[in-house]
Amino acid sequence: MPTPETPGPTIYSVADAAGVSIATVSRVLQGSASVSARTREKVLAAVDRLDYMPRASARSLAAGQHEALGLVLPELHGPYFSELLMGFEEAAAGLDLSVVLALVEPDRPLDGARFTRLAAGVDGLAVLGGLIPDDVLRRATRQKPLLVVAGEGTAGFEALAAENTASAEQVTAHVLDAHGRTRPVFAGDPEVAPDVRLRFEGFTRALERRGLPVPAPLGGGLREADGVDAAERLLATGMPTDAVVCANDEIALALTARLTAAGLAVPGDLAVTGWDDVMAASYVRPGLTTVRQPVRDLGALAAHQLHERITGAAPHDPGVLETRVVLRGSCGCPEPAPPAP
Amino acid sequence: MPTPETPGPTIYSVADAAGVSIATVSRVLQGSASVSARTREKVLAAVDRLDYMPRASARSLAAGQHEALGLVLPELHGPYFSELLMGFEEAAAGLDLSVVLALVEPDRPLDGARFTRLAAGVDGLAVLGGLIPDDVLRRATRQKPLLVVAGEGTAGFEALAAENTASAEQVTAHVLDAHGRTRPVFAGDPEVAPDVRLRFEGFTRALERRGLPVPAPLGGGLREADGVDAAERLLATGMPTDAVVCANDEIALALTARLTAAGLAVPGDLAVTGWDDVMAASYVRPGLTTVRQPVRDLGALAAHQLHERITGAAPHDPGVLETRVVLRGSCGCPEPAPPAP
DNA sequence: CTGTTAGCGCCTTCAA
DNA sequence: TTGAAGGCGCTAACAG
Repeated sequence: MPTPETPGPTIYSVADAAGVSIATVSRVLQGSASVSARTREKVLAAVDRLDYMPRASARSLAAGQHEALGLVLPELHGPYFSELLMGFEEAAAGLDLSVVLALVEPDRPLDGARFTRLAAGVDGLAVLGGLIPDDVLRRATRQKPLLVVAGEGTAGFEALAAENTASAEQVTAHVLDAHGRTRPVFAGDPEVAPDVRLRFEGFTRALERRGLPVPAPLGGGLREADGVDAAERLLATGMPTDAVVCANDEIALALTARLTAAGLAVPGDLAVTGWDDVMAASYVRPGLTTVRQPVRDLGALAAHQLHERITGAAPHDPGVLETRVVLRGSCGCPEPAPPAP
Repeated sequence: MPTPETPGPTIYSVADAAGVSIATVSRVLQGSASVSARTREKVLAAVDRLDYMPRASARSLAAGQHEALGLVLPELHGPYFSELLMGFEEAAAGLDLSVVLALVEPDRPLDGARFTRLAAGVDGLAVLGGLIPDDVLRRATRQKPLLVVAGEGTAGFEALAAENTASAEQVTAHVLDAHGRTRPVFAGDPEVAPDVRLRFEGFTRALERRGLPVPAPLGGGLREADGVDAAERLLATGMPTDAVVCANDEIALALTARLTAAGLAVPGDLAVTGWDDVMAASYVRPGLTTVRQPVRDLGALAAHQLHERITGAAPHDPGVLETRVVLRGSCGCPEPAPPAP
């Protein structure tokens, strides 16, 4: 029964046990300088016997580095953020950096205090776009590398994102040109997130290039309930549309379900498209036409970029993270073979 | 352009700027002792002007605590681990603790070094059951509180889990008694995770209590591809079954898709059940009968328990985290109303 | 209410 | 190849 007051072994305990100085212990533990084989053995044995593990805080303080990266994400609903997180963590681990995660939930915004505490414990910080007020970010930027992920390049912040606008224009164009739709509407609120704004821009552009009027976006958040709401708004206004380009799959799926329940046919009466290619997208009938992003790569890239900024290496060009439109039945395309993914 | 060599302000800079001692700065920053209003103002002003943020490592070293919790999870596929993570993070944040996350992927096991580095930077550690060798855990336990989440109570480790066996027995019994199936088979490998083992036990028990023979489990992992494999194994053996109790929803969905493609009817030819109630489970037709766990609560509870172990408070009884069977069409039950979640 | 002064555990010159 | 000693930035007595 280890009492809460068991301090645990320190580098001094190990040095004593091994009959050497703490400097030597330190040296064998990080292979910084050469140590005779025999001394090394002794030290390692002592370490093992005592179950010694160097306090990270002491290391960091002395070394002047936290060896950690911070990541700020919204709720982990759907595969998008999980993928991002996985990519980030994997890359960080590969760089021997640990990751400190902070989640921002609707009812639990990341106040200045929490953000500061996070920033105070890491060497660099990746933040999802649109999650934290610019002035808070600006302040952090002065202390350590800060990267805005999947946000638009707001003035002065390093940013990193997958392509949005062109893909949105592409799906919209597909619905218009390949399936003859003429009155598409966008489901989502361009204000809730930079990503959504860029997607709406692509949507807009496709319409404008064809001389079509651009209807106001349906608005609402990115969750399933918001999709239901959007559908009901559509029904209430008499459905002045024949295609719905949704800001993500959650919305698209819920909206489709609600409209179908109301007796409408997808893609017969209206085409529907989503974004993210969640698992359900390939299982529903009709399959959901959507856009797949290299989210995992995005996360990994974020970690690498941060690391380079921290070590002072020249940040190599991020390149463009391309997305891919996945055509299924919901836009009117023939359903691809079996539902197996 | 902040050079990588900008050390940033320290408590000394702030003390100087405010014309007080570092002790006073420390006091106002953590409200530990009373400070005159005027001095407080001065200090706060200096802090603000300098954008000062206390190095976490220095704080931790002096205070003897990391104010952080570690969490080790496998890949974040499906909603299960994301939910767990969210619950954990939310609770930790509420306790003013940050969370350090380590992911274990198939091709990237958590070797002793990485695990030690993680443990060295936190005050307590929650690890998903079955992810890390017992001896590694055992060693960590000697240094700091360690909690095994969603694993069986392996000898000597504090553990925490949602109910598995009774629910598994319940779904199995439902399929047998309510739908008259007689030759169910279990899809999943009891060896891959403690959870799966307990579910298989429940499955087994339901059969034994009815004097039915217990077929060998189908084996395989927990991903969609494994579900497809299981389906094909079933097809290859001539389908000696009329019900498949799957270890999770991914398997169940993929398996159903594969069997359906082969011309079999669900639930007509065979009933299928899953576990976790992923989003897709409510969207597919027939809806997937599954078991929903309070995963988020599990995560939160883990954080709280760790905190209590750390602060030495008497750990309050975890209680039983109850699960709930969600009946949909795939077992033969009438489909619940509309697909809207 | 405020300042002085030891450490916290480790890394890293600088000598030997 | 090894040891001694001085910080790293902060907290927490202990005096005033």
